[in-house]
Amino acid sequence: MIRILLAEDQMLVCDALATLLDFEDDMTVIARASDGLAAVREAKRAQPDIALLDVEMPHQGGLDAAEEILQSVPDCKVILLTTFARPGYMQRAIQAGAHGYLLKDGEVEQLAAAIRAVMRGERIFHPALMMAAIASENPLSMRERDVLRGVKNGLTTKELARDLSLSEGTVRNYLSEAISKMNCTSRQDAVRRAESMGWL
Amino acid sequence: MIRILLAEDQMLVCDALATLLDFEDDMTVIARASDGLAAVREAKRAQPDIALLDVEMPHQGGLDAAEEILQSVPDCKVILLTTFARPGYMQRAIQAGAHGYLLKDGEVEQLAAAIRAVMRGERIFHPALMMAAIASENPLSMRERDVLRGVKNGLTTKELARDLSLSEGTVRNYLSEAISKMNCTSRQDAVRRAESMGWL
DNA sequence: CATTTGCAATGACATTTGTCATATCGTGAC
DNA sequence: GTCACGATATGACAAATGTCATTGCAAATG
Repeated sequence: MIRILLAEDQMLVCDALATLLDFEDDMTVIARASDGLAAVREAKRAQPDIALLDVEMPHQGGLDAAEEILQSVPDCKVILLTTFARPGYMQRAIQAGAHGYLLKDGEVEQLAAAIRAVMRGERIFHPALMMAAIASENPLSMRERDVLRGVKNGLTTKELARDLSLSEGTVRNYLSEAISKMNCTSRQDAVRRAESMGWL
Repeated sequence: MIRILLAEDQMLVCDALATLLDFEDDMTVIARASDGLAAVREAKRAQPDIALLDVEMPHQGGLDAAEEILQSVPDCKVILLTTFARPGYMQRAIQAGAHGYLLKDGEVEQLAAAIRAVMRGERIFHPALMMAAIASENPLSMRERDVLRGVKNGLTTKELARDLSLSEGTVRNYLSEAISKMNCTSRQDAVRRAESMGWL
């Protein structure tokens, strides 16, 4: 019997998924969590075979929780589940050692099959995202990411210059480079694009 | 037997919810859709008692689909389901004549109970959102919404001025007013805030 | 009828943004 | 050792943004 920890912040979706997984002859949901912190705690307590983690959760997201679970519950295999096809997130998931990364637009049978495959020792990652992740190496330099992060946090060019000990012209130049690399026309658009690619 | 149309773009969530609803003795999911357009089409074809519509769907969202279904399938009662607690969206749902507006962070029993209550003729809206909707009247004028929509669609001040047959100064002034009303410091922030409040 | 208020509309002006040319440094290739 | 390249860093300048003062109009209020 495959023992599953399910982490999903939307109760309705959590209930529904748990019910479906319990339907499978060889699976049972033994623990649930509604955020990353709780997921890590439950993983340690219940020692599940599989941790099925939503990526977008409050307090601590699925990616961070995955990293911690893989560290502290070595026999637990981690599968991430998400709405968004973000190659950068999947890249991070792979680098953290996750065993699977699936999108919610798949069918239940696919989820069950993926869980079984992971139990057999396979790693299941969305093929298209695999290619996208390889194709889309993060083009941003460290400083470009620094300034984009500042913009994301609502800082002005002046404030960024102060925080990073740079001149305003330098900050503007990094932002301009980042805007160009993201194929955008404003710093806010560049932030969103970088985030959606998982580069920030 | 309550006949339900379920519209949800994530297949996994759709499958899971349909299974749970089919579990109820008095309910059956007779049709499914993965976007607003398909939801309207399926509502016309299958004539369900209840249309359960996710708000965030591609092509046409649940709110727009709700309006159309209420127009063209008068015996069908519409319940909207969403992740985001946006008073403005619920306001629109009420104004369109929807019979319910629920959040996905509720439990399955609550959903089933809401469906039964709506069948009995009740209207089920999230109490806290009701208060928030009343408290947060949309402060934006028509023109302010016009210019914010333009910004959301990526238009520059010049392009907006042309599209709306206004001068650039006028467009900037409306944007400035909107930014101020949203308590923001940039037009992009104002767009996001207005959207998150359901005012756009 | 006069006044007030909110909306629609405009342009002047200060500030911010984004582009561009430029310089320095470290690293890798030849 | 020289050269090319990418990253880091800077300031000048044109364009865009946001604020502000202002005007006109319609509707509501006294």
